[in-house]
Amino acid sequence: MPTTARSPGRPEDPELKARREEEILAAAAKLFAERGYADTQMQTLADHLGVGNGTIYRYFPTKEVLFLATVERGLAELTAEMDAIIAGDGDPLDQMRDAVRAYLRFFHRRPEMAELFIQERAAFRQHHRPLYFVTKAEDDCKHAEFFAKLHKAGIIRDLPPERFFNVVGDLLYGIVLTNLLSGRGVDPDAQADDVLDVIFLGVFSDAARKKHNRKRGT
Amino acid sequence: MPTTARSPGRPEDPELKARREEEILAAAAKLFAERGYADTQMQTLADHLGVGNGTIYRYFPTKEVLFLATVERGLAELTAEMDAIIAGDGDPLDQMRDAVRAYLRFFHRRPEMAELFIQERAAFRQHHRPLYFVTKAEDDCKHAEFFAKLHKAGIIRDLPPERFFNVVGDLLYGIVLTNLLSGRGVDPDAQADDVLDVIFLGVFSDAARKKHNRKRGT
Amino acid sequence: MPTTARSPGRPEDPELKARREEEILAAAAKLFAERGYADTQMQTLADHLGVGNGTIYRYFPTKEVLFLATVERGLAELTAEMDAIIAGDGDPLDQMRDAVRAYLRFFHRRPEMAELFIQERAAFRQHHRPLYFVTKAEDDCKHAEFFAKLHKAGIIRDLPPERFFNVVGDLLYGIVLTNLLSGRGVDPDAQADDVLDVIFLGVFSDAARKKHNRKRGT
Amino acid sequence: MPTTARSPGRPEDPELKARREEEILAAAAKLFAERGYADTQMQTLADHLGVGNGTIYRYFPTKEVLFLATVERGLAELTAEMDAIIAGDGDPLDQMRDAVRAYLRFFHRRPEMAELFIQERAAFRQHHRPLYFVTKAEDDCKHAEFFAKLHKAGIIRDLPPERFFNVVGDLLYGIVLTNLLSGRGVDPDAQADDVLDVIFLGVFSDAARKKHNRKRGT
DNA sequence: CATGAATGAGTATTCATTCAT
DNA sequence: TATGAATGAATACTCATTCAT
Repeated sequence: MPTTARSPGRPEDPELKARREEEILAAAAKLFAERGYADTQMQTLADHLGVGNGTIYRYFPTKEVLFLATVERGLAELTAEMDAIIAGDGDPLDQMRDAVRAYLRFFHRRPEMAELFIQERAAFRQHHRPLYFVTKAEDDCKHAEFFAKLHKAGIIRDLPPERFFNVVGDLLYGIVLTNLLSGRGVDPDAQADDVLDVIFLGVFSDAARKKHNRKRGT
Repeated sequence: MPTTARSPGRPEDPELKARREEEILAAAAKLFAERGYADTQMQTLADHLGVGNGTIYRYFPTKEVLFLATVERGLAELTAEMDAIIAGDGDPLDQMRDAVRAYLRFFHRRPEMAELFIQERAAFRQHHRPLYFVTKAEDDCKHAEFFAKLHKAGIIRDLPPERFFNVVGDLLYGIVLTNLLSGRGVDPDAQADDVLDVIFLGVFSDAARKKHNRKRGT
Repeated sequence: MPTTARSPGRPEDPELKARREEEILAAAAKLFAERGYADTQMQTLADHLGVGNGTIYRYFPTKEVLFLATVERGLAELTAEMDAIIAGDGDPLDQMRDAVRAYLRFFHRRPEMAELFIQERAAFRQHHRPLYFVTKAEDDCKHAEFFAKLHKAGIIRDLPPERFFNVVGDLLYGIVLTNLLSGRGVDPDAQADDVLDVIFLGVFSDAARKKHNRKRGT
Repeated sequence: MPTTARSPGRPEDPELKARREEEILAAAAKLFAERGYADTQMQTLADHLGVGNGTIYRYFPTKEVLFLATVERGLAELTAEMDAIIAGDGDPLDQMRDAVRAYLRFFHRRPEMAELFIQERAAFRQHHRPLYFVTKAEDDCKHAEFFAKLHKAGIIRDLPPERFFNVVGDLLYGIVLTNLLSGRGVDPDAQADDVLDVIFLGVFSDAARKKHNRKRGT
């Protein structure tokens, strides 16, 4: 009999607890994204969930904590998806295209996430969790390895890895936010292709490129 | 009764009024950027200005209006600077470099502006005024002209103008926000050069470029 | 079906119930005294008892009822101790000294009781159960008898019984509360002796006493 | 023209401010005493005052602060009255009678003060401001002087000053609280006389006194 | 015109109590 | 019978805005 000393009564059911937590996070993410952090009331959230407001507080001690959990949850998902791609060992060029696509697809699939990130920054100016690339690119050696792979394969010309990651990261970041802010409802894969076209080849014509190289060479 | 209805009595001084308005906007921008929209109180602003809170309401009817005017003012400044460059008729390549530099310099000089744009989006989800590029690129014919000029000069390869402006715009947007969020305190001109290097030349090595073109050509 | 309606099946165990009730009252008294009525939560009490909060409600229907029972229990104890002394039939002077000592010892031994009485008054302004003396002195004939005994024995001078009981009662009450409020950690027996010294003999010097009597006599 | 640099608009009027503060304190004292600290809502107080609830917060930052100010105000009044009597230099015996009367009259005149002191103790267990005597008797040299005066005048027999002040202080304290708790609506002067009768002369009969002294003398 | 005292709507959070298990 | 998850009424406090001076 594995039952602990004290207990009859409602069983603890940790699974239910986890499910509830998920439900709350999902509903909260939706509302926070729709109305913004300040304009979302705990009571409204409770109403949407069909529970008493006190119930929410059984799972999250504070509106702030709930909101941040909401962001964290989204970010964890994004990070997992991205890392899975970076970690794979196919053709590095394909990998890169896949990564860009995955990133844009993620925010296309969950447009509220970009909104949440903005809300987070606005409401909690200090501890911002950036959207994957920013810190990742700087302190994660996975990125260094990935760059090395690209470079070794002769795909990428000589240029400082940070420049590469900064440009790619900032560009993707900018795209996601611009998509959000402008309401651009584009196809993420097409957008990925456009981006990669410019990133890979640049915008110079052959003539401009030659002229540029000549000047440099001098 | 010395108070005449006509002029001399009291000049109404519209200049003073404008100066006051400016002072308020400047102080407001600073505070809103420092603490966020929700955490900035009208009273605090009045204290910083050394006036009564009622006075602010003589110039701006609402906190909301004041805040939006603050954003508007910053955006107008940015737009003016950028348009001046685009409008000029020097070497288009130089113009482009200058434009990128101007953009990055602007936000380097006034880091609070990026913050204000985020605050605006967070607090007023509907009517967001994007940061110059986004709409500009789409509905402004100045941009079309500029692109035509670049293209005619043989500088830029064949590619849809929107793709060009989207990529450049999103990238700059992303850079500005990333600079803000990550606290990256970089030199704007160096950053401009890095960006242009990638945008102009792309990241492919010559080999990758040839292989890519061959595949395409097929 | 082994569960019979009659006895043996499950003894109902009224003793266990009483024991539980006692445990709850004891823990409740401690907590209420330590933190005050308003700052003591039913959940906290349950935690201290190692039971679910619902269990407490099986024994006491309300926080209020529980709290009042807590006070009642303490008061019953005090009353029993005091009555035992008053009821005895030794030397009335010794009895009186014993009574004073018993009173002070009680609150020395259970300092939380004084706290509970204060909490009771603060939270339930209407139905206050005073600390033994107050009502006792007025409506209990035991006190009248006791006074008669003291008086008949020639120990006490002519003075209205109420004055006697009021002064003694109020003084003891004041001592107990002052001990509590000031944190005076005195020996109850010594304190009893000090009190009785003044109560019995007064503070006048012989000269003052004579002068006083002469004036009165006139 | 003594007006300061900035200012037209509503004049500061510090007198009005003080009057308002007084009004709030008076109304608050009444309500807190009538219903207890926990059961008095700021909104109710505002309603009684005929002002918006926000107004109260312009004068007192917290319910707690307001309440404590309420107690402080009463205590200051009592202290002033008592000190005035102790400080005088008439017949020490008269002074003592006056002091006892003043104390009892104070609480007769302002019965809510005793209630407030109880509420304070119940709600803020740590920093209790005792009702005049308790600390006074211990750390104030005015009391020592006063005792010396009584003693030198030959009025009081040899007994430790603390015993004297403790008994008198505790007794008065007990009387005040008992009056409150029991609803005893007695005449304060008569009560003072009763108390002093016992305090001065004690309760022993002459016979008991002699017997007591003889025993002691042995 | 400028002021700042007054206002009161709006909201996160607590905790006694209920009741399904 | 014991449990503890769920509930939701209740309340201190904030701050944009108004308007008498």
